[in-house]
Amino acid sequence: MFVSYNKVQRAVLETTLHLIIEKELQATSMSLIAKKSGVSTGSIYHYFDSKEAIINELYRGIVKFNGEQVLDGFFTDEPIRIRLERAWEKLIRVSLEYPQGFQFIEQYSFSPYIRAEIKQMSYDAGWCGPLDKLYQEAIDAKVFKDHLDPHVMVQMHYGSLVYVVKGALNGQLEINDELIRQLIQSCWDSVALNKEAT
Amino acid sequence: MFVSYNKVQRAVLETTLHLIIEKELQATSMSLIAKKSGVSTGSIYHYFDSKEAIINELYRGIVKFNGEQVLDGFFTDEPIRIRLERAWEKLIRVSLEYPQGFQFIEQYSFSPYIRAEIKQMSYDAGWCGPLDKLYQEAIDAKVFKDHLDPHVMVQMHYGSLVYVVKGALNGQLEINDELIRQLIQSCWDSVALNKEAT
Amino acid sequence: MFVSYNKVQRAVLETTLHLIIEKELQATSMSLIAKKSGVSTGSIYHYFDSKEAIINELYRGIVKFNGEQVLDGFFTDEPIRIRLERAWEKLIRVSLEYPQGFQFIEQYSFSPYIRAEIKQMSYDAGWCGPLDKLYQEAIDAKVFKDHLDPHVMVQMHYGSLVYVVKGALNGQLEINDELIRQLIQSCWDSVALNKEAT
Amino acid sequence: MFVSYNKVQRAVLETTLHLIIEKELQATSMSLIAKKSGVSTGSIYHYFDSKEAIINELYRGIVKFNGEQVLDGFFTDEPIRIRLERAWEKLIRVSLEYPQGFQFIEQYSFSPYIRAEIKQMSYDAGWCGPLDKLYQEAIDAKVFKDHLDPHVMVQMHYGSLVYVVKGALNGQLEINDELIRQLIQSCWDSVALNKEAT
DNA sequence: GATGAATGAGCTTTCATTCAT
DNA sequence: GATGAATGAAAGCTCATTCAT
Repeated sequence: MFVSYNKVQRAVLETTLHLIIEKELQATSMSLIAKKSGVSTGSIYHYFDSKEAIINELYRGIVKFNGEQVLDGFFTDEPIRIRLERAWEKLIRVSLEYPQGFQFIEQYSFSPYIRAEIKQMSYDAGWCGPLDKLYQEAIDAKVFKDHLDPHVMVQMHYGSLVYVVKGALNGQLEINDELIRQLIQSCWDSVALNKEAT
Repeated sequence: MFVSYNKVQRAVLETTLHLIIEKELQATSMSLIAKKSGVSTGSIYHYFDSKEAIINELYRGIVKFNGEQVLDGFFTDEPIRIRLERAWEKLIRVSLEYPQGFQFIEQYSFSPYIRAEIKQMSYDAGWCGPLDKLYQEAIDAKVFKDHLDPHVMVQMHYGSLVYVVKGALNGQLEINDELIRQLIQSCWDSVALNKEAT
Repeated sequence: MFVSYNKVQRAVLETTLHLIIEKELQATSMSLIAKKSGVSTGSIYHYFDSKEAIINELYRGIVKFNGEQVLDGFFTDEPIRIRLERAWEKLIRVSLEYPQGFQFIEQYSFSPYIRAEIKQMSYDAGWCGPLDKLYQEAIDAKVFKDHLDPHVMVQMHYGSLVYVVKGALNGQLEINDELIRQLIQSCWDSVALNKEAT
Repeated sequence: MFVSYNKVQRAVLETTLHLIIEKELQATSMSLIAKKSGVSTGSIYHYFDSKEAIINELYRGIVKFNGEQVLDGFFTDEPIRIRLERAWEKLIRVSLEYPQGFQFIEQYSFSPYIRAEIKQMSYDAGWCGPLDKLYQEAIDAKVFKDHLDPHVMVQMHYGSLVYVVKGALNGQLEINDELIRQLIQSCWDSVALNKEAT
């Protein structure tokens, strides 16, 4: 994560992410970030305009990273089902592997602290558009129902997976390969025209 | 909302909710709450122990209210499908009708600012347990797949609906009665043993 | 001085004046003002919007006070000479009696830290307009030269007196009643049509 | 101005003067001086010990420059009146031509930020001493009153001219050659033993 | 000699909380 | 019970100065 940043920026972003998840935004003071990251406040302000800028950059960086993970191997000419499964599986795996990034996006995607412009930029560069298109292909190929807008389907499936991941991070349930397979199957079934054998 | 509180408490809780959604927790100062609610800071501290207590009470109050709405008419001996549809529909409607409460819970359910004890209390008193049981009934009745834990199913369905509501509140899509019907149908299809006609 | 302010405001204004004269604006920190005035920083901000507001209020308050002193007993129908002498004498005396106020105005009347609006307001409410009028009367009565604009004369005379006061405050010279008489005589002579006996 | 300094020093002093007049001392940071002067902070500290040193050097440089201008052509054996008129006229002209230097001296001659030693050095090297002497000559020659100390007279006259220049820089009045002539005439009249024809 | 990233003390200001009225 | 002035610790941020390159 944050590979495209320099050493100081990376230290600040990583520290900030840890602190925000651990202690809440308002308890994450600049001096605490400075102390924990080993970067002086002065230097932090050399690389970031403000605390708000750090948080927004954090948001942008995580969405970008997650998007790259999810879309890794997406643009092939394999069958729809393969591509869809791969994307959702990668989403689950990156969420579990980088739970703090996942939590941060979940908590702050609605927050007014993240500027609309950053949200839009992140959305545009994310996996949402490509997946919308794939779902449209599935509808056109009469693989998926045509009653629902493809974007609604994507939101639904994203939501299902996100909430199962949340349950796992909360300790309510455990995720293994078999469950991942079944979750994606359920997503497929929820919008498939003909129920296929698992 | 907040009907079980007195006038001062209600004013404080409602004002705080508006401000947090509009301006972020850290920008919602006690003096701003005092000014906007028309209650002096002294009085606020007479009814609440601290700022943290207000936010936690807000969380508890909203989860309680939402739970009551979702479970209104739930405990009948009507067929599983009817009861399940009713609950999810009510969830969607209360989320759309009280979007600030919805957003608040979404943003703060993961936040360390909400005490674990409040989260647990809210969870126990919410709609989650009853719905888990209903899904178990559906599995036992061989209406739903038995590969998945009922709680996983509930999380999945809750997630799908939540994310469609989020899309609607973001202006990405619009929700009408027909869409609500189809969303719940999709949920059903995702876990049903035999796909039924819509 | 600062009689129209409450106790806290007066303590802050007086302390700030002392500190600015003694240590320079940039070395006069809010925490120092707080410590020396015995008012907490929080309270200071209850009564003043910002540090800049304190300095501007200080400016306004001093100009107002000085103006009142100079114009005390000015609006009579005594002869021009009497009224003019009285005003300039009072100017000298208030400058010597409140040297910090005098120095502050001298240093900050040109400073961009004092808002143009405050400068204008202070100017309008000060002694300048009334003295301009008196000088015009003297010109009309053929007591003063008509080659010079009355406002130019007032500026000249104000400048002479100010710089003698500055010299006195610097320890370069000493001011006594006789000197005051002679200074004002010199002012008179500088613009009088017919030189009178001293 | 600042001809006796090297290129870097001159850039720094000129930039600092502009910034202090435009924005106040406390808003004139070293990094701003560096940016606007095109000299890196490192280099600035190579040529000046500290920020305070820059400001003090600025003071010294301006007073020196102004002194040289005022005393240009002063040490002749022309009549007192000619020499006095020439000096005061040059003072007015240099003040109007280099208004920022003029304002800076006006604002900071009283400031504790300028070290006493620099003030003294500047005073000693300035036009004040020579003019004091000229006024003493005038008194000895029974051209000027002997009631007043020559230094008091110089202060008075300096003050009159300074305040008319201030009025001009403030936009309150306009200075032309005729006015300059009349101002100096008024100065002369204020202390002359026998009023002469203009 | 020149650079500008790095430092951290110290700045102005805010804010949760208290308490005399 | 209600008020809001008072508190002072702590926040975000700046800036004179240093020093490795």
